[in-house]
Amino acid sequence: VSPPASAPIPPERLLRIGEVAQLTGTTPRTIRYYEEIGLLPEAGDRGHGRHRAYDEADVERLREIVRLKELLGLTLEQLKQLLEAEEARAGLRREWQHAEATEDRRRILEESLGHIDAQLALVEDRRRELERLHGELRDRRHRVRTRLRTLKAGS
Amino acid sequence: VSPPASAPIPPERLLRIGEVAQLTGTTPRTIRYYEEIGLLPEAGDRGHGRHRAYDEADVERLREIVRLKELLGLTLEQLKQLLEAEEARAGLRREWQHAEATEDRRRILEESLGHIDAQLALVEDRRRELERLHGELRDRRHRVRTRLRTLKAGS
DNA sequence: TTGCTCCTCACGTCACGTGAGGTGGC
DNA sequence: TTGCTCCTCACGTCACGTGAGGTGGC
Repeated sequence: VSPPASAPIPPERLLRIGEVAQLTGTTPRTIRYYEEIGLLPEAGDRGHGRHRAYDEADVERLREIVRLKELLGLTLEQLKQLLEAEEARAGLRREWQHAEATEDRRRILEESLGHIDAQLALVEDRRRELERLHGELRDRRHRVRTRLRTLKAGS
Repeated sequence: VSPPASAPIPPERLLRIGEVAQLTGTTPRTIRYYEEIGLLPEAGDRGHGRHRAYDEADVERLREIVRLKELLGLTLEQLKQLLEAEEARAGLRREWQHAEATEDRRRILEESLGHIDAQLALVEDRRRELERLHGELRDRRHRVRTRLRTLKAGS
C-alpha cells in the first residue's frame, strides 16, 4: 500500500554534519563530542568511516541543547540527565497512551510539571540577574550622557 | 597629623582568600587562577609563601567579573580586555579631571558610551532569548496542566 | 602550642580546538 | 575524475578541580 496522494510525504532531506553545525551555531567537532558522551544519539547506523546523517528533528534537539547550555549555564552532564528524564517520561506516555491506570498517568504528568517548574525557576533567576545588570548599565549610560551634556554646555 | 575625629576611618578589614571566595561564590583556586592570568591584580605585596589579603573593593571587582562571565558567557580573555579598556579610561579621566582640553575629555566620554552600549546590546540579546525560553516553558506547563484537569474530570 | 587556613607545585578533567593522514559521496 | 566535506586518532587548550607536602597567622 502506498501513502495517500493527498498527503505527499516530504523528501526528508538528510543533512551532513557541517550543515547541522551551521544551522545550530556549533562545529562538527562539538557534535561528534556530544555523540561521544551520549548526549546525542549515534547519527544513522553507519560502519567505520562512513558519514553521519541528520534530519530536522536532530537539528531541533541540538538547538534545544545549545540553548539550555548557553542561557542557563548547565554542564553537559546536567543536560544529559535532564534530557534522559524527559525522554523517559515521553516514552512512558506513549506506552500508556490509552491503556493504563489514570493514577499512573497522573503521576507522570505531575512529574513533568515539577520538572518544568524547576526549569522555570532557573530561567527566572537568570532573568532577575540580567534585569539588575541591565539597570546598572542604564544608570551608567545616563551618568556619562549627563557629563557629556554639561561638557558641551560649558565650552 | 592624625585624621579628624569627626570622620573615623573604618578599620578596612582585610579578608583572606577563603572569605573572598565565599562572598563571591567562587573558590580559592579560581581567585588564584584569575590572578595568575592577570585578570585580578596581585593581592598585596607579599613574599613567596605569604598569605594574600583583600579588601571590599577587590570583592566588588570579582563579583562584577563573575557576573559578566556567567550572565553574558564571556571568556576570561574577553573579560580581561573589557576590564583593561575600562581601567584605561578611568585612569585618563583621573589625570585630566580639571586640566585638559574638553575635546579630549569628550572623546573619552564618547568611548565610554559606545562601550556601555555594546554591553547593553549583549544584555538585551540574552534577555530576548531568555524571554523566548520562558514563553515556551510556560506553554508546556499550561498544556500539562490542562491534561491533568481532563484526567481528573474523566475519572 | 594547637588548629585552621593558607601556600606552591603539579597532575587531572571538562568541553571542546586543531592538525595529520586518509576515505566517502554529489 | 576532481574537489569538497567527511572520517578517525590524538595531542593541545581553557578554566579550573584536586590532592601532596609544607608554612603562616589569629
